[in-house]
Amino acid sequence: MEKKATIREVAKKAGVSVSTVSRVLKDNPDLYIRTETKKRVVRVIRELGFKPDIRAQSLRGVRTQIIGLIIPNLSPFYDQLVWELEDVCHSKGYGVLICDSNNDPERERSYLDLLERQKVDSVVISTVGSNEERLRQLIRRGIPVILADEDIPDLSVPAVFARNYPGSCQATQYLIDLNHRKIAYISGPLKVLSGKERLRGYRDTLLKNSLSLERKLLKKGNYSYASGYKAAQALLEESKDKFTAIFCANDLMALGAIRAIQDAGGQVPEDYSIIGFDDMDFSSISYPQLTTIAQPVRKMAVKIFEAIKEEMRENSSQGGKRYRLSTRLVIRQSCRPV
Amino acid sequence: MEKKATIREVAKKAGVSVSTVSRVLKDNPDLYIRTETKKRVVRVIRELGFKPDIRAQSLRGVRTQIIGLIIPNLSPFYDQLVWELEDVCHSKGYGVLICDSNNDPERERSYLDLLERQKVDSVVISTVGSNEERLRQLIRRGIPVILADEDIPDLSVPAVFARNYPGSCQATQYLIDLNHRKIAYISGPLKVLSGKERLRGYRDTLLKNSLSLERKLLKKGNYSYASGYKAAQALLEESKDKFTAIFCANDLMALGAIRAIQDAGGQVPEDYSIIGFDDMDFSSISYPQLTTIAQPVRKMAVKIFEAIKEEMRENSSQGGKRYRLSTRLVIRQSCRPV
DNA sequence: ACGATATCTGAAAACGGTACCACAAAAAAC
DNA sequence: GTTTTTTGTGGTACCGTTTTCAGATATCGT
Repeated sequence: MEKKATIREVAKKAGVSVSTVSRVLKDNPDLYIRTETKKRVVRVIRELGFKPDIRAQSLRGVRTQIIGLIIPNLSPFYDQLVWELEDVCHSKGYGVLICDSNNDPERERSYLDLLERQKVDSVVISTVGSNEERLRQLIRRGIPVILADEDIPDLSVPAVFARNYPGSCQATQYLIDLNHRKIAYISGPLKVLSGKERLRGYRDTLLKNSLSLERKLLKKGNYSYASGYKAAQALLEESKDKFTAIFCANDLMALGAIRAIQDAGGQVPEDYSIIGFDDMDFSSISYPQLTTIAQPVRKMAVKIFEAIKEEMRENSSQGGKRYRLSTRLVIRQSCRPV
Repeated sequence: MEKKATIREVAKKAGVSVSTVSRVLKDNPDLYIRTETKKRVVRVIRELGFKPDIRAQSLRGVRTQIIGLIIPNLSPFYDQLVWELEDVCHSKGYGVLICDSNNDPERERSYLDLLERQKVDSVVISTVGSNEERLRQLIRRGIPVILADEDIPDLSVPAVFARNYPGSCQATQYLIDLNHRKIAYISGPLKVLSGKERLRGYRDTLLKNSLSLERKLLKKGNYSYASGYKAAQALLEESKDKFTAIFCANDLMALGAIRAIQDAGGQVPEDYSIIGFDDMDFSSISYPQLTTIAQPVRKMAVKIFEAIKEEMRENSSQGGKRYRLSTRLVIRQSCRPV
């Protein structure tokens, strides 16, 4: 086994004290080091391939450079978020510890424990609920928490999400502008924020355009492909000619709905226009290519990281600041005028 | 700010020494503790919500309970692998630090540095190459390395991958058994192991069945949807009636090929049979549903974790043991007899 | 030439745990 | 009734860093 490459080894080999090595490590001009000494130390560091142990550093208060990310499931949206966040974190020298709570509060809690024990610099969470008290404790213990996509209203921590409501309004309005008057809606789960907001956007926009809200045209889904398929199937059976478009609360369900229509002998967009929400990768290669509302995933990742950095600065809590990022209508081929 | 909840706090509040607290923490019957004392300590631990700091523990040689996973890109296959591995690791109390090297050796190296500094218990890597020496160094320094999906022949560490070659043979043979005689192939990148092996399987199987290898029917792709589309397009233009089936080295390209055929007015599987490789999630909801070779992703994750545990046991290196996991033919709707 | 200030460096105390060693009390062996 | 062994507990060095604190030179203004 190779020599350990500790700061002491470096110090010995360079003939200086560990303090000196530590000083060249942090490269701060306030800490006077003779350039000659510095060069020597740097050389030895390179020779030995010495990299300071972050655990040891963090024991002395230096940050761990790890952030923990807890997501509730592996949907395309969260999947994208994970990688975008991973990318911006890495570019700043941070690592990301990923946790999929699988919609289970118990599992979420166990991840929270793991992350606390690892002393991550911050936990970013899209919570499934029931762990509010635990989150507060984390914060009291000095680990900043950032809420992503899912809100906890009375928790005073920064939160970032997409503007689901305006996005949903925009989708609905787009359909209306295309002269659709009977627009069905396949919702997401109504316990989650995005599910609620998107439904509200649909409702309000119909009303604003003096269109009536048909109970029969509203189906509940759970963001899965299968639930979209089933909902569309039901729609087709129960209200075949009572609608000309479907707004699906996410792309996966939209794909399911399209398939249901095709399986029933229909055509998209000839017979029914379909619009989704998310703009996942596959939406641009589906057939027909899906018109949808794009979530600003990259921007969310960037904003989350900014919030983390801000929150980590001593004495500077942003309180319950909410960052809301705008969505964008992506017009492709699954909608057309009636 | 809340009290720190350190082992010393616990000791004080329970009226015992830190050693005693440490002892109840590890719950080892060889360390005699009066049950009464133990109860008291456990109670205080619970009251304070004390969780031992893994960084501090690891400084004394205890493992960090983190494994680092470096993948070369975000293809569906690696994406699946990430989450499967995350799942098995979490069930054993381990966290996963994810790293996407984006096919960049430089970036891969920077991740290697990060992981070493974090003193992860093991790094699982699907390398893009050029960092062999750095990997050796990691190993010498006591961090076990596990190779996943991508091999480095002369590196004496355990490696796990899918049996790409037999899988590829099976796919080709399946097409032949369906009476296809002119089978085109859209390859993956030929620098990566899977790309090489799959091509070899295709070749050998054609030869074994006394079929000739047509240079024109072999197109090079790079595992992307677009490259599959383009390759199929070229095939259609250059050799329209010279083939009846395409074997694509992965599902994403297969989807691209199908779309190319459809865009050219053709039908799958009526005009051309298509078979893919991977069995990514979307392959079961594409149209037509894709017949493909499923990679044993879950099994790979489990095997990887086993290899990690084995490798972490002192004095017990498995050397360059190769674990090869079998693929499985998943018959859906994109192939049919000529 | 003198003290004051600026420049450079080392010793040692943390950080939050673990584990070795010592020792006391109780139980077992003779 | 000793001696030995088993049980139960505390003291403290140590892991690899950072960070005072203080000491040693060198530079400078007057």
